[in-house]
Amino acid sequence: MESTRTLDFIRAMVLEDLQSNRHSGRLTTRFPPEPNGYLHIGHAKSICLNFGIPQEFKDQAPAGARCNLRFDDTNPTKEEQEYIDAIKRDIRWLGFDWGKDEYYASDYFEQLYEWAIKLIKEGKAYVCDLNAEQIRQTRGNLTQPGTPSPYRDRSVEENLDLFARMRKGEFPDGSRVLRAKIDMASPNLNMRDPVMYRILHAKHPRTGGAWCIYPMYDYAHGQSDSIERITHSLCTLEFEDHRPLYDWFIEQLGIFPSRQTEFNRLNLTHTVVTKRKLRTLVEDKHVAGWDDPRMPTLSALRRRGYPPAAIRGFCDAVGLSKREQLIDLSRLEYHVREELNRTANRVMAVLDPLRVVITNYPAEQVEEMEAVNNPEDPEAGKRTVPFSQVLYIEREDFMENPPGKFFRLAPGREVRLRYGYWVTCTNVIKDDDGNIVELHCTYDPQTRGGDSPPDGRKVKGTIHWVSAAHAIDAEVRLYDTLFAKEDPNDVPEGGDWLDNLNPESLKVVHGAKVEPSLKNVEAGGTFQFERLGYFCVDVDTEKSTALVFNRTVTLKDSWGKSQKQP
RNA sequence: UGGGGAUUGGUGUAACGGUAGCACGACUGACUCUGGAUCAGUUAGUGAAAGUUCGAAUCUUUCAUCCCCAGCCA
Repeated sequence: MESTRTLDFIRAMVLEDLQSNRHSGRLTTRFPPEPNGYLHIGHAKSICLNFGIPQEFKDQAPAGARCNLRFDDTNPTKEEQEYIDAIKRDIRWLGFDWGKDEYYASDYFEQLYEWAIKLIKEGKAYVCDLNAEQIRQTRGNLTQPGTPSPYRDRSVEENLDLFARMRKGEFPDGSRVLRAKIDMASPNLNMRDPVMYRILHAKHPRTGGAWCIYPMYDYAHGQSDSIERITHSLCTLEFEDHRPLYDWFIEQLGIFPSRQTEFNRLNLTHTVVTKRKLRTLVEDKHVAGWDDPRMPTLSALRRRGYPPAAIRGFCDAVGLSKREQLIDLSRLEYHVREELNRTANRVMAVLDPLRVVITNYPAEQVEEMEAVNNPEDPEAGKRTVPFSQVLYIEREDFMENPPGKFFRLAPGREVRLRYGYWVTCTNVIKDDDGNIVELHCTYDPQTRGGDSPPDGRKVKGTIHWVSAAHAIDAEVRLYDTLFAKEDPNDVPEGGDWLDNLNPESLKVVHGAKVEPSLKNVEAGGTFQFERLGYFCVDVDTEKSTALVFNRTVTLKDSWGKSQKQP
């Protein structure tokens, strides 16, 4: 089968550069996270792109193809080692390896400083004594040009002296900055003498107290790319306006010309994917933490049970362009189901147990029924599940007065208990308030294992069950979208995106019953609870008396969906 | 408003002057010991208007709409 899938514009560019030998057969990308938060699904797209491209074009890059992991750690007031560790863990989990190519912008501080001096000497940078407020006021606005700083024309000697003293720590935070001397009237605000260095007497996770001046993103990023001889510097659309500045520094410095190309950022419906907002959710306790399974962070998706291969498949499938991208959550769920359907073992679990007594089944008898672990994968083998007189079935699998298309159990109706027997409901037991508390059924011994009886009769429905005496208690956490609205940022004026939080995003089910084969599962284990969905053993299992499961994603449910129609 | 980007079914993404295709979703049906999976099918689109051309999603012009930029964040 020949794949004629066309290349996206970035891969097409990479291929063209390779074919024209632009970089002498070398291909180097980089993934440049700032260690100030956890990676999310949006980063996954960038990771898959930056790490994926060198893998894909390896054969066309005889001089080597690789992706560097580079931490953009230029702001010590926001960055922490905890985030560095979490980011590395998440990238590895996603399935990528940077080998020895782990770098930090902070490794280049000395080089960056020397280059700043070079720019000062050439009259292309100056120390400005204006404070942040004054700089803002003199920057102009979208329609008005800015006005030059009164310090713009300081002598080279004075600039050199002041900048050296900035580094020595002679001045307090915010008192001075180093600025590039470009064009205060540029229609691109980024070119209006952008700040290159600011004074920050802060302890850096890696350089400690060695520095009290730190480079800004615009001055650090392109030069870091250049130092690493990055051939293709891929970033998101909002940096398009920064490209002229990216190019300006490289040109003035006469260093290796890395090239920046922008692509569209991934947005997902019913969630937010900006670090700032995710941080708010965590810090204001709207969720339990960065890895709360409702979050779109990679650590949360991992805990939720999303396989890395599903995320990679998703990122690959959503594509790249320069249009704004709001992907329906169902796209992600599709890839999760596709992967889990192939790999997850089936098991029976009852979330909302309804007691069933098989009146004609011997009270003391227990039969071990054979069950297939994964019909999609014969290698997964088989297991046995105990069958006995008293069972639990799902409460919603019984209806006293069923509508036409309800194929499950009802008074007088026969259904198949999966891998068990065919049973017929003979009696409905209610409490004083009229609530159904128990069902009496009879079974047909000729249907052992769920097989069809010799008389050729049929049943419409097959339902899941567990043996009451053998079942294990479980807590099951059912998740819904974190936000009720497709676009959480769609708020009436005066409203707040947090108003769109879905109050029903988490429902905890206590008293679920699962089959005994689950007895010794470990955190992270993923299963399909037949007819219900995919579930993953949560780490909280280790500190709980009951097993704790997260619902990763439901199974597609055409019955449930049809019931929701008006 | 100045600048930078972008407009193709509900959502994404192809087609690079020559039959608007693919995926997800939705809807049918078949099959089924999961109302899952699988299989088959249906649905639905070039923002608008002019122009160039035998022929326009594609080229030109005008208009409209949306996104980004006024951090000593990245």
